[in-house]
Amino acid sequence: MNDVKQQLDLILRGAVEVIHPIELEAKLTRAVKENRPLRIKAGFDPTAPDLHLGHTVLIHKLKHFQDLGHQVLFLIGDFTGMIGDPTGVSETRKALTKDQVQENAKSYQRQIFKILDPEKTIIEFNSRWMGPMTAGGLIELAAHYRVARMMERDDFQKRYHAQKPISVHEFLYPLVQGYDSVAMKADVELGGTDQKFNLLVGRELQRDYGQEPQVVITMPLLEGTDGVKKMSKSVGNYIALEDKPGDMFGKVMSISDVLMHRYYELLTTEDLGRVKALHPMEAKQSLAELLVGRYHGVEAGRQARAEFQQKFQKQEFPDQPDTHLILAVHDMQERAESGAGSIKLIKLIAQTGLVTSNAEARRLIVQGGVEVDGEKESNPDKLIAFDLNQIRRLKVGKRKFAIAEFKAT
RNA sequence: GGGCAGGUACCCAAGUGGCCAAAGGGGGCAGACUGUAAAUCUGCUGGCUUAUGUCUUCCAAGGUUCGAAUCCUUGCCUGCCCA
Repeated sequence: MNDVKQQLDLILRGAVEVIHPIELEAKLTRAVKENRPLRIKAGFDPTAPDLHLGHTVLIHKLKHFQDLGHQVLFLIGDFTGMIGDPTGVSETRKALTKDQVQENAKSYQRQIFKILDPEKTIIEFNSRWMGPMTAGGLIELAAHYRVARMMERDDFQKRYHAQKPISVHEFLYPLVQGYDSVAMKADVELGGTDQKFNLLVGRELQRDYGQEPQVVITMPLLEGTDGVKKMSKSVGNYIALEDKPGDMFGKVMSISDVLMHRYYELLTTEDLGRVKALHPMEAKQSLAELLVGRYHGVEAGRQARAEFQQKFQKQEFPDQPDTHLILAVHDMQERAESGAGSIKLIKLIAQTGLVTSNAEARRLIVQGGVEVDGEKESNPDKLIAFDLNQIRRLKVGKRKFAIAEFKAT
């Protein structure tokens, strides 16, 4: 295990706040002396099946601890997931069913090991201790905390004053999360800055239960692709770890330059001064390649970059279009003796499945968002002729491509 | 338990008998401009064989009416006040 000073350097990088640094140092010192790794906890709500880049800020911090030889406890909040974290939301979250939670938890496990070492990670579910807890136990737990303290929370207070609903069970969320720290005997808990309240409840409960309180480390929240709101599944401004390489690359490229630097800061260890010196577009492509490479392999990252350049910078048709549509004889509105046929453009576009309705196809065409073999075509009723076995290349909107092929069977 | 105010499209929100597929804003999509950016400007934003046509929408179910998002009844949901 490295010496304490070195450890602190890595641990503090990117962190917003440590409560309290002195305690952290003491714990680290003791860990080195007794050769006993610290227990590092971070919890995740299995509210949706996809982990996104926002989560990786924390997971990378876990990885740092792991690299330093500490024990990582990855907590999947399957029990709390049924409550729904009230943090930062302006209304009550929908509770998940048991099945949904299980399903999501599985996919979480698959994804985190793209970053963490499975050999050195303990995965826990808080249903393990919360499930068997009796109503009596829950009442006892609830007795450890005050309503006024609960209402100090910004989000509860806001909702209260805005006359929005707050359900009683939402008070249980911080309590249960705090109790998880007791059950897991956590030495350190990581969380986003928005988790500060919940993390601190853990400290107080541990103290109440006769344990040494955990050190709390908060990490910044990563803004989503819109550059304003925090990256979140419910807002939809996220880049998922399991996004396809091309999608991931494209999403990264669509962020603003300002946001790009933020991503560099929080998601990589690149030297920020060096990045600023690059042409923004170069820098952004490098970032995108790096991230795709991390989650899909280096080669996939390279490919995504090449494809992106082909598709958008050189405006060429991609090797791998989104759809390969096979047209049959009965798809054709008109047929010639020769076997050739023709189909209305609107029908053709609708058939690619890249739009949700004929009306959307029509809109897109009229607004000039459709190209046939590289030519913009804005008349939805135009008949597009196909010879037998002819292939036509369609561009549908900004970033969707399809190949249509006429095959008589 | 009582009183009051609400529930409108992805979100916020206007509309209180026909001119309502429903104002406005946000979001989304597209076009122009660019570095596929961002910002900005413009257009579109329920479905259907695009039709001054038709079908399904304004919490739910019934009802009144030639006609209901709008009126009535019941139910469900939310907030506030009183107890």
